[in-house]
Amino acid sequence: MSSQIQENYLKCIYKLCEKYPAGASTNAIAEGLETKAATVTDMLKKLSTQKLINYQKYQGVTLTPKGKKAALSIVRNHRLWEVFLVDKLNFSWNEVHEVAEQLEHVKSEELITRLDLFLGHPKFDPHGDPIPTKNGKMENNKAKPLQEAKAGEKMIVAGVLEHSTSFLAYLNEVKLTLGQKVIIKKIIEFDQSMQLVVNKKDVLFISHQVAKNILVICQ
Amino acid sequence: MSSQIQENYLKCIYKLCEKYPAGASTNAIAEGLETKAATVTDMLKKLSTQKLINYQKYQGVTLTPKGKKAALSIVRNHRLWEVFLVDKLNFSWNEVHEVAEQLEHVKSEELITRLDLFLGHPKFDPHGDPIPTKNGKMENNKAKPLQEAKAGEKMIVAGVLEHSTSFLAYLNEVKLTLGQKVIIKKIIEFDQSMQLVVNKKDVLFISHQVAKNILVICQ
DNA sequence: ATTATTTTTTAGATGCCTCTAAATTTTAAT
DNA sequence: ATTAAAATTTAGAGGCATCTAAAAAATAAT
Repeated sequence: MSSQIQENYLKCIYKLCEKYPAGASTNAIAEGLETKAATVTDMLKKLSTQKLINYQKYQGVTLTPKGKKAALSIVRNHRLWEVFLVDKLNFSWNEVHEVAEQLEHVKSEELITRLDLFLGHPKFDPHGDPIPTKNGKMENNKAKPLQEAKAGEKMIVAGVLEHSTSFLAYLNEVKLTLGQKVIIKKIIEFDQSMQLVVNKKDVLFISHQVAKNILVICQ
Repeated sequence: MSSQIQENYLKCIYKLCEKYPAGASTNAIAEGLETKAATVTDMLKKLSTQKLINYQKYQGVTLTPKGKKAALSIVRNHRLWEVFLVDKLNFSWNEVHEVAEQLEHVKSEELITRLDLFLGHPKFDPHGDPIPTKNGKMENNKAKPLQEAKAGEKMIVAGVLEHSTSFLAYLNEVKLTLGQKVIIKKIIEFDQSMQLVVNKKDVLFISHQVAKNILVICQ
């Protein structure tokens, strides 16, 4: 049984390892959890003792199978609760993260099983991120960053790589929400900014920074 | 900001004060929270410093207005989540307590506001207990213990005074669930046990101990 | 009214998670 | 290959909630 705090460490390490498979660094974990490196070191020792992570002093850490299972379970909880908040309670996708961060730690297998059923076994959360199954399997939505699309292509928004409230609120504003149809009209070579047609009619300019963080699939 | 643990103390004190308005004793709180009296004393000091309780050494404790507000907020959360679990996730009323004990501590006013709306502003939880409003107001369902009913009376089950899983599971079994119609056929003077007709057709004998813990209103 | 019992509180200690400051190791730069 | 810089770990400490054992106060019993 891990504490909420340990679960947050595991989740953080999981996400870092997705990005950097070699392992998560102490500093990166500290930044991710808004704490100090020394605190992280202490915790890594504990998680290591519990065989949840592979930890060698001064090397990065990776999750053991046991740790990965625990992390995926939390990710599953988090994403299912996000679906609940958006689909049932009508929160908008930029308002759900904090609340889901709390709900994800509620311990009850039965609760998650029933919630999953109630929501209709969703495969993706409101940000397009895949929801792991009970056994830790995850669909891969072969989406790519919008920046990689070429002029003329017709795409559909399928996810985001940046989850900050402000970014999501901006996407709401310009209607770049999940499932939205987007046509790439023009790419400005100088700064890689893009001119799009959203929802078949609205013209929109977005920066490279924005395009990098939107995932799309072919229409 | 109270911690989860402090919130549990406040809730426990609130419930004890409902029963014993003079104040909750250290031992009673310790028993309610399954901890030791010494631990309770320590916590009472902290809660007192935060002006959440009225505490004088060796006297019982009562809640200050601030403490009562906090306690009622937790009770509201708990009971709303119970409604969710039963009405939406199809849990049975004897399965929801533990999970609701966890969910009640999730901190988000917006969440509770939206949950309340989603559930249709319920006034009572699945056990017939009234749900406080945001402002701490509670309906009083002038229900009385079944033991006080007289032979021949036609009643409706409106609540329970005992919330243990085993008691609720027993009531499920004999169909003495919320809203059920009950006719008091006979009261055995010797031991105050009762013969009932449940759901207009099923004959049922219950002990005084059971009757004491069921609340009914007139049909 | 004294004594015995129960309840409550204090004293001293532990586990968990956190911190700052200092020491150590690794990595990058010259 | 040395040195400088960055990352990481240790050392020592604090807050929170908990515990056991012992002392103090309140209550009950004679």
